[in-house]
Amino acid sequence: MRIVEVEAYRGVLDPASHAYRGRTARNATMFGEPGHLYVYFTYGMHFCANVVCGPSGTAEAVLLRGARAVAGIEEMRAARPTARSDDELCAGPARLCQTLAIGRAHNGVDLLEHGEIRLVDDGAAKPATVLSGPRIGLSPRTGEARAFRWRFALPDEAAVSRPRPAPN
DNA sequence: AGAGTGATTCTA
DNA sequence: AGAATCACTCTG
Repeated sequence: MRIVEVEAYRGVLDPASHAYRGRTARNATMFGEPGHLYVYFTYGMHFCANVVCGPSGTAEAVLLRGARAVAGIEEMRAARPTARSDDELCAGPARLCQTLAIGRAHNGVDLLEHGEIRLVDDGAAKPATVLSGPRIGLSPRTGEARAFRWRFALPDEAAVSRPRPAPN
């Protein structure tokens, strides 16, 4: 997969972050080492996955919202048979987890180790432009956090969830 | 626009 | 304990 859309969550400083009210059993991996995967279950049926980013204790993370399928399409379609197109396979945080079969068992795994899921640099050139916009699904109680444009996506990628963020 | 679904967290 | 909330997706 090539990651094409993410959202940033700034730990205890960010009212929209799971970590805002401090460490709990659920968000414990956010407070741990960077490079690990934080997986949570929501709305009674969906998993979403984040890459922990900041130094241990800061609970900063990036939510994986969209990815382009570059290999293993057969397996992915089997994991998510309702997808109408390859672009739709991972266009959305819960779709991405379903397609990649990410679940509870993957919470806390080290993405820099040679495991089932790995995070690698594909060597692609830095994009000339990046789309940005407000994060999705924030409730009124997150207040001023909605003003920050911490949702980012690559232009010209179909596997970006809707609504697409705008160019800067 | 609304339903579905259940873990987690807040309030008392 | 009970209630509210929820970083979503699909259907109509």
